[in-house]
Amino acid sequence: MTIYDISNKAGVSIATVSRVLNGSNKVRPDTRKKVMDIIEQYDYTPNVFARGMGLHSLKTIGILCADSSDLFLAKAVYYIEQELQSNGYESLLCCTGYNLDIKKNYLSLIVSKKVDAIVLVGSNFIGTTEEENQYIKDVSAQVPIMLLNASFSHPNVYSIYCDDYRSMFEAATSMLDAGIRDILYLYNADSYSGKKKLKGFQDAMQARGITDYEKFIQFYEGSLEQINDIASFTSQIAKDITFHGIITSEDALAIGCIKYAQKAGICIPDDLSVIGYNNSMLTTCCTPELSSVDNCLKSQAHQLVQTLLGVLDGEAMPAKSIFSGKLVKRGTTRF
Amino acid sequence: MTIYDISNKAGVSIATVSRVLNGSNKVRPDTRKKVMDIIEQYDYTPNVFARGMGLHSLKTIGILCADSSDLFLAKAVYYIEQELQSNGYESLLCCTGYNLDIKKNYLSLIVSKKVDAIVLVGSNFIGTTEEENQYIKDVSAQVPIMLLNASFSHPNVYSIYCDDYRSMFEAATSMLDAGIRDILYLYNADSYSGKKKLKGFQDAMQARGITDYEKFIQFYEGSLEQINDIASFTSQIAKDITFHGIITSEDALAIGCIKYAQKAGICIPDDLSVIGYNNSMLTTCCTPELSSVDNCLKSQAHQLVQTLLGVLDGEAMPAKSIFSGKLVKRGTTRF
DNA sequence: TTGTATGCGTTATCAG
DNA sequence: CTGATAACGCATACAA
Repeated sequence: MTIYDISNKAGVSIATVSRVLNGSNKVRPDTRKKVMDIIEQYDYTPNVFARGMGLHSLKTIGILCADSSDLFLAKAVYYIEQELQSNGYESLLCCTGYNLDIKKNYLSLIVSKKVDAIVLVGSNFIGTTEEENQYIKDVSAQVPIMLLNASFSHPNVYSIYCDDYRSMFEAATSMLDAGIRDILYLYNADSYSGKKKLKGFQDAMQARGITDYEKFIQFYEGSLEQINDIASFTSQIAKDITFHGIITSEDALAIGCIKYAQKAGICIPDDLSVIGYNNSMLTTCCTPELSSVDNCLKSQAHQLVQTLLGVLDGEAMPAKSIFSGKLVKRGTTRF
Repeated sequence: MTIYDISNKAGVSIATVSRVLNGSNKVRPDTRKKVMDIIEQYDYTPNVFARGMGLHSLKTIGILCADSSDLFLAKAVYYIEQELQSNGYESLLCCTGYNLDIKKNYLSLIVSKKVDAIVLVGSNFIGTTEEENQYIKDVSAQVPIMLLNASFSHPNVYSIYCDDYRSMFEAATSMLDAGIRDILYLYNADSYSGKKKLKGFQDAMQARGITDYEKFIQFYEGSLEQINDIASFTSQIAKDITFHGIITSEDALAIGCIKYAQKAGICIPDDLSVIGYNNSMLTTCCTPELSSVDNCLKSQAHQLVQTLLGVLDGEAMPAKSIFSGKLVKRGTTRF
């Protein structure tokens, strides 16, 4: 079934069929109906490739994320895909992994698919140096780039993120104000947002006059799915330093810490307070339940798609949309 | 940059450029090099639409899943996407939700995008009646359909799944053999695999001569992310019936049960044994750790992609690939 | 309001 | 081995 077949059967020209298809109002109602009936009858769908060739667009958005099975990223992808879907866009998903070169490859690959825009989910797409981020600049010359949970200043790049620095600063401050001054900071990524969180923690410590906090900052290398490995790791740290508070950059890390405490017979929150990050479903899986920073992912996703739709419509949209996270207090903290 | 520009600069015809592009061996090496140099130099990429028009394919696989933020589905999508990626295929992802009509719509939509095949992730795409599954038959006439964790017999439909019936039968049997005869069965989906698991439980009970098990079978309607709701739900059930074992169709449900037990002061595994399903990361998030049935998702995903590649290559491939799940014993069981 | 003709960038089928 | 040229299915400027 092609547009020619339809036009034959309906006794009109292909131009008229095309007009009906594209909702042009310059078609007489009865002609429209005649054509529509044939289209329905034969269940005709225009060929996307031919259509794309004329329009240079397929109403498809490329979504890149490092690992769609990561709890946080998966949810982000889900929200974004849903919103795009309900606005008539489809999603081309690529899971890139965390290697920069591979990410670059996937990006150019997805651009060659003529997507209308690209969404980079998660802050691990943004590096520290100009050179590392050059690939984003290059691509932004061709299509708009949307950043979820990351920030990068460049024309045609739009950032939607949570102020992780401030959120972490406040979380740490509230723990400090509760009288806990020996706080272990556990993190697992040097991504854009990972750095922001860390800085927030450090500045909070300094602001409260604590100077020897560097030894309390520990990097965990393993998989976030291996809770027991995280627990062992924490247990190792506990041999060297004493702490009565833990703040982590991810909920899963905090879960590992809780597990460590349980094994070591340390009582939470009496002897140890724990704060996670992301406010994921993991927070309610453990006992006591985990206090965690909510970075309002759903709102971010919504804002991202709205901004994107605006951009594609040629409207002027904010280059940055910044949300404020907030600490959700549960059983692992007393304050 | 088009194929014409390249052919001009290289001093050959577009046919030759096309041959170089598509790796035809009927090109003299020096001609090939000459063309390749120009292509590299101008960083030329063929237009996908035009290419699709000729090839009727874009090496793209459509992936449908109800909810990519579901722990199990997200991991499945991840594995599949990765394997496809490394075999030169891209993935068009659609999250459909659980409504049948909406699923049908998305399916026909994604077919119209000329994908080379369609992967339906999760058993919720298969209904009970012939009529419910008609939409799958219709589509299978156009492209191969791959089912992950579900089974459906029809030409051009390939099923890869775990024998959930048997796995659940064995899990229940091992609990029964440990002397626990009052077992609560908690489930949350009437999907294809949901039914299989349930049947496995029922048959195990009957095989051990237990007759009044129906009242022990309970359906939970809410979200799997609301662990506390699950706990409350379990707590309500406990008012009516007494049980010393729990088996659930999903790890998250089991986590909710553990939470209930902790609140009620019931000791696991001494007074209550719990077995979950999926062997997800949640199993190690709780204390004691959750015994769970591993349905070898990763192997399923691998097999699915291998089968798909074979099918696309025109090879004869098995219509069904069935894996055996097995119980991974952890702290919530004594046996 | 409708029809005609052309372009879009490839691939594939022929000759040469 | 290489080059011309015809599809491919649609959108659209232009003509009627």
